Amino acid sequence: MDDIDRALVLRLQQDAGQSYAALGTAVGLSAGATHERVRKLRERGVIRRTTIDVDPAAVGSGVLAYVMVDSNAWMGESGDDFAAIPEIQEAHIIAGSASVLVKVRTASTGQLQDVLRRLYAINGVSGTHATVVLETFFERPLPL
Amino acid sequence: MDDIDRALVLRLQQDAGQSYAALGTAVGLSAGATHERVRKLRERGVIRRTTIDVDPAAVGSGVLAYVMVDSNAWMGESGDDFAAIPEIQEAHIIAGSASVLVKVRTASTGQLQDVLRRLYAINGVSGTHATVVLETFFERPLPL
DNA sequence: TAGATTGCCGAATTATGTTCGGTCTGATGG
DNA sequence: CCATCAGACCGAACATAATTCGGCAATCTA
Repeated sequence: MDDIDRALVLRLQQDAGQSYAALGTAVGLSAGATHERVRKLRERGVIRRTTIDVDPAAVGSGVLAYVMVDSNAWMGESGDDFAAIPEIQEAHIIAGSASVLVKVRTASTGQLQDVLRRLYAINGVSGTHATVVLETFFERPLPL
Repeated sequence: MDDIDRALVLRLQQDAGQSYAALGTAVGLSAGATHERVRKLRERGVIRRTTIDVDPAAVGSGVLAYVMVDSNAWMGESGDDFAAIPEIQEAHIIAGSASVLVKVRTASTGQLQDVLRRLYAINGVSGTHATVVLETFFERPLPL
């Protein structure tokens, strides 16, 4: 994980579609060497996968909300319960007064309410506190 | 935006590196037609870009926290101020008691504290409430 | 219904991914 | 101090895939 690797990751975050030749030129390597570097970054798990960034509103997920989930039991083994709700994009165990924080995307506030209902159905969940996003300033890749 | 487009977006989210031939076979189209569909999805902004999914811990961002930012002024024009802090991965204006919610990734809790200090320096910011993530259950693409 | 438009197929062409032999460099250890 | 080894790179060859384009069929439009 040297400077060249970091530069490769940075550039691939910005555009994973460019050629190894272009990528190599940018960091001062041949296409072959670049290919090998990127292969190893994948192998080591630094790069998990290549994907596309989709406009949520364009695919029927125009409403974004964060939900703090309170519980009266240990939630450490409940990951699958949260994963079973497709509208949940992220779920984390947190320190602080709540136990779990989830990021939810739905088409409407009505569907958001339905997600809350399904959250309450999870074993141990005793309450929720939803925060609706009015406007997103930005969502961007990791710094390097 | 028909069923085929949705299938394409879904599959590209899972693996943006596969060939148009493979993608086309999966949805019942030729490589050429698939190429054209995907090109239009980009043109329309449904697909914003192709990128890589990076392991945060592998690039020095092992600490994740969400910070509720309180303010005593209208924050609607402060997007750039938040964007100027590179550790902030997301920033949203929210409904509720706080004004802004930001997602922060740092290498250590010490650096997290430094981000909080820089948040206080933003005009109008009157307080912060940080929630540290202990364990991430999952982070995944949008449902379709 | 004629004309225009759109979406698709399949093949030709161009560009890129991928592999490999050979070279160089720095580290190892005798 | 020198021989050996491992790792990384280059450049070229080969294999695949991206991209373009003519032609056809289905669907609108006037």
